[in-house]
Amino acid sequence: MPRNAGVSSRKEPQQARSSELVAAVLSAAIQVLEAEGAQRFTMARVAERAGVSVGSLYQYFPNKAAILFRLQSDEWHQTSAMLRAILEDGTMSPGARVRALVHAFIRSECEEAAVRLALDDAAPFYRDAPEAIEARADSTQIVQSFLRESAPGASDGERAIAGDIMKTTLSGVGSSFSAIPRAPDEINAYADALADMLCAYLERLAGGAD
Amino acid sequence: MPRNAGVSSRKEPQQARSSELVAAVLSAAIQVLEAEGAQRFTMARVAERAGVSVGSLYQYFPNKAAILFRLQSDEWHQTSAMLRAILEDGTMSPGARVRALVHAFIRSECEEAAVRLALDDAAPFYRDAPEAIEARADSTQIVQSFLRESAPGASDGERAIAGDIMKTTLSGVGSSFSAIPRAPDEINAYADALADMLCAYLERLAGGAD
DNA sequence: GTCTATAGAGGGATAGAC
DNA sequence: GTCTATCCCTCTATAGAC
Repeated sequence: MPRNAGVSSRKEPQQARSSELVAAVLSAAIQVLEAEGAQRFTMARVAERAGVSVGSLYQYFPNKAAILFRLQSDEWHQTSAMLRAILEDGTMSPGARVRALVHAFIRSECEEAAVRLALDDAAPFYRDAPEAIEARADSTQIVQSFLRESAPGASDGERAIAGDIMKTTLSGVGSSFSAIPRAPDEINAYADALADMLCAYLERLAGGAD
Repeated sequence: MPRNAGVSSRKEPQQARSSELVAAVLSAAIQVLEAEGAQRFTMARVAERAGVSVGSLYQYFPNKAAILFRLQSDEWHQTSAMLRAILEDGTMSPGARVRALVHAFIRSECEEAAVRLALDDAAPFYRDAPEAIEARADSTQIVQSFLRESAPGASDGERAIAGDIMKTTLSGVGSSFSAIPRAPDEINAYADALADMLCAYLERLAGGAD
């Protein structure tokens, strides 16, 4: 990576043909990550799977990190959407929402375990990019707004830390748990236990700090 | 890494001279990880810092992964010792032990943040080695024995999952939190909140499932 | 035992033809 | 816009001198 060109995509796919090509590249990239792992994720392999040449790849992504960042960024957006959909669902109690979220999240981590693990391994490539640092504020807002509703007695500072801990726990425990293949029953039992922990914390936060 | 030689050290340092050399290499390796990160951790750089030649390195470590694994293995042993010392301290209540452990762990993670982060990044190199897989059973035993004492009403299965979640949470949240520099006050506040969560879970486990 | 020198392989990125 | 060919660099590991 001789030049430091950032990790943003070179262009937004505004024309049909470009859009197809970018989609093909991203799909190929996922396949390479799944099949070969982060270590062996190379531009040549992605190009081969996508059925295009290396040169074409560089027309749409300035470097390898840009592809990896794009994949991770897409994952983050999906996760944020899930977070929002569940945590803003007023028909369930806060505890039930947390439980539903944990189950959905853990399940989805296990479904795409290989790609997630490889993306984690590849994190050093894109982690330092400003785009990546900026990209996390979304989920923070959603969680804070949930906590303002479900733990109104806590102070802003307490909620900031608690939200961060809950997010980090979910993400860290999810990654670790999905690192080895799991049976459906195992997934359910584990998600239930994790939800127990987060709910117990939420109740303490809501009840004990007023 | 053409040959697959495992990640064990080539020989135990039984003679004074060898022992010094191995120590110098490990110390140099830590410095390289700290200063350059996992990406730029190479045998040449380690050799240069240690003041020996590359050839000598390969006399004591069969490959790069062996050095990284050795560093991680040392960390694990230190952490296990801390875990054991605190969780087996009968003079404190279970909750107080958990709180003390969380504080000690988070503080130590922050102190060596750069090395830990780099070692995490390097995990793909040694993660699959049988030595590494085997090396985690230690802490599991310690935590299980703590939970048998503090949550005797729970079933073995519940305790197995709960212990795993508590360990994984501590480790995952610790890594993530220490990824950016932290002020002492911030560390204390965060560790307290994390201990709140784990204690709330422990209480639910001990009290609610009899 | 320790060194120097290098083989050998891989991969990021680009130049220039078409 | 896309391709092929290749430059150039880095790195692991080893061979062989001393």
